[in-house]
Amino acid sequence: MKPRITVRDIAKQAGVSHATASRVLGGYGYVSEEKREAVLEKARQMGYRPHAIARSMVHGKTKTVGFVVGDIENPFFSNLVMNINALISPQAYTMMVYTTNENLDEEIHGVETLLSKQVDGLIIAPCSSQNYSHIVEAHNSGTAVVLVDRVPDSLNIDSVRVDNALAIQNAMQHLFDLGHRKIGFLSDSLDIASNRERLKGFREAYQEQSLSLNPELIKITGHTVLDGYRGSVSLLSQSNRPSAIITANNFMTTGFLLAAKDMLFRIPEAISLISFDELDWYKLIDPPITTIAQPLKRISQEVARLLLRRMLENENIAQFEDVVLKTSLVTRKSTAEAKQP
Amino acid sequence: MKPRITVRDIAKQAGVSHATASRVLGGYGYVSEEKREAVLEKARQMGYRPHAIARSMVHGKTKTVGFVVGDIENPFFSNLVMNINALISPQAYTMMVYTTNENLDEEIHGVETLLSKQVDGLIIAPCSSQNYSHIVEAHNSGTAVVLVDRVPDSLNIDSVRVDNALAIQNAMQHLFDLGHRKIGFLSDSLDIASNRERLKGFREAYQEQSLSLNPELIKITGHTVLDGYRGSVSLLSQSNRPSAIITANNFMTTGFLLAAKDMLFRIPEAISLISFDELDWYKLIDPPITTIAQPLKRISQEVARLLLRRMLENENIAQFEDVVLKTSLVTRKSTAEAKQP
DNA sequence: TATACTTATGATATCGTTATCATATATTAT
DNA sequence: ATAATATATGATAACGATATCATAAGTATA
Repeated sequence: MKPRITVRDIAKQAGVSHATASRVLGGYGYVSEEKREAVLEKARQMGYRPHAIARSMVHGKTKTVGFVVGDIENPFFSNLVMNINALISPQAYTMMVYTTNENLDEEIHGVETLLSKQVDGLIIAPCSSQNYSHIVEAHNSGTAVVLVDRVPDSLNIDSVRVDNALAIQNAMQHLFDLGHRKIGFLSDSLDIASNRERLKGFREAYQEQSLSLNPELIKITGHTVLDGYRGSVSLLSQSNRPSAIITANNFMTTGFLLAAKDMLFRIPEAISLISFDELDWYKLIDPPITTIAQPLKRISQEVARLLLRRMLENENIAQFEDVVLKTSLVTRKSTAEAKQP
Repeated sequence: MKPRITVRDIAKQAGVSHATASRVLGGYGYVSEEKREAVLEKARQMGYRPHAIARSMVHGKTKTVGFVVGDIENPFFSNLVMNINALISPQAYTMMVYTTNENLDEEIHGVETLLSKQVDGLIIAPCSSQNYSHIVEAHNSGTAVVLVDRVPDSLNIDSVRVDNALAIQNAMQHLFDLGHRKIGFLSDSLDIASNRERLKGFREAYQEQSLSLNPELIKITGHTVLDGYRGSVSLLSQSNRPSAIITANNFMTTGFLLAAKDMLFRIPEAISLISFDELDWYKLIDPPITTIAQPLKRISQEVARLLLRRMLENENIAQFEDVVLKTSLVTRKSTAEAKQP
């Protein structure tokens, strides 16, 4: 509708060269007070809005960071988006969120799209720990890359995560202490690095107790709440069902709770539950859920720190950091003593 | 690290002009099969990645839409982000999410930033129904603008919302039918257009019943769960407290549930509850919550439709649409007959 | 054979900025 | 007074792509 107002338009109206107008608007170089005011006045009058794209062309920075994430509806990730945003926006960065539905092709496409849009930084929670050449490529391109939550092995790239194996081991110890010997594990895809680590902790905890692990106690499913529901139904339908279960994330937890409700399994009487991730409503439901809480604020802080240091500092930082944070077990009422058989 | 590969680099290596190389890469004009292959081969070899910013300079489109939203952690909004994303990404659009913390200054800054980044479209859930000159400006600039959830009056801009007043009236009718006469209303800021409409429905329902409304039954608070908690405590502490309450959104609901739990008010025995917004876990808690469900899929579809028609069609569309959708009342166990006094 | 297309290609302008260069005047130091 | 510096300004060249224009050769039509 309205034609775009450029620096040249303002310069013309103010009777100066566009170089001078640009000096005023950009606040650099020498400009006489008289012309400065003339330009500023015209810019205001004509409703000048700087053209960030054109600026990016010149100095090669877009002041934009991309966030490639499996599912923005997962409160864990929307919390990250919120918190990281709050930490980078004071530095004038805007965030582009690319949702992949936990699908590798979409993730690859997302990274490619964001790189082509010249983001200054890229935060990725990769959906695969096998296929990560696109991530390496992004890193090699000179873009600041930080991995979060899910960190494939042997990838020398800045990353932030929690000690997943230890988190599960602690949860398992809690269950063992309550007398549980048949503990189930409900998780989505093992392509996801954090799930691998969580399962590893699960296995190791069994080994430490010198207990043999029935493979049927491990249920791997899709990533939605509905998948979690189906996995839970299948777990709970077994004749040899577990007396306690650990869910690998909050979607699995919701799925499990829905299934337990439908199948009339009371928690913790019929089955104990520990959930990875901590949500507001976990303390609202009956029983309140025992959870493995991640340090959400800290994770965001570390991601922002690692990202900003590469985006803002001109020298290349050779050394990468793999930040591993501790979780905490919040014991509520969803875990109880195992009934003696 | 790696130097950026440009069309000119490829052209040089392939022994053609950059115009020809651009024709090949852009897939337009006439190019001999021989040179086409040479260029394609070099592009692959050298790892060419198109420079979307430079492209945008030329044809004035960024294939990016901005979403300005109060709080991405609110599941209602993260669902919109997810669904709208799914509908625009097939048309090669990427989304920039700008979170404002329900703060007008941040919203203005967000709109300004996104316009300066030349987004092709802008989705806004404005946090104020008074101060919207930045929205008008965005619209006048020629950018496709769609308002969602919150639509200030007398703004001739495409918008999608639900019939908020009717939604509340239906909920109120349900409570009146159960014998409730003192119904409370818990909401965040009335600057938010949808809250105004919801309160309007609340007031009208009282009038229709020829009941006088005690102003203390209306509690307006901040927008976080904690604010909702505090508002609820204050509501429940009154000697003349309501026998039923309607919460204006899911954050208020969570706050109310936490307060009711802490203050040992049983639902629905001590107080009935109807919540605006429908979440997974509302059917999981005890009691399952009666809710006003919004047609989330439909809202996203309409937003995407309105946005795409303006972004894709070259002719200017003069006529704007204000899409108003219906909600549905999902009755569960959080509402019960009022005790006779 | 002359005329009109179609095919193929490279030069060059353009998008809106910023930044460098060259030049000119004013001011200060010697 | 002369040289050296500070101030002020406009022309011009980038940034990386696309698109137009001009030109030239090949092919088909009359």
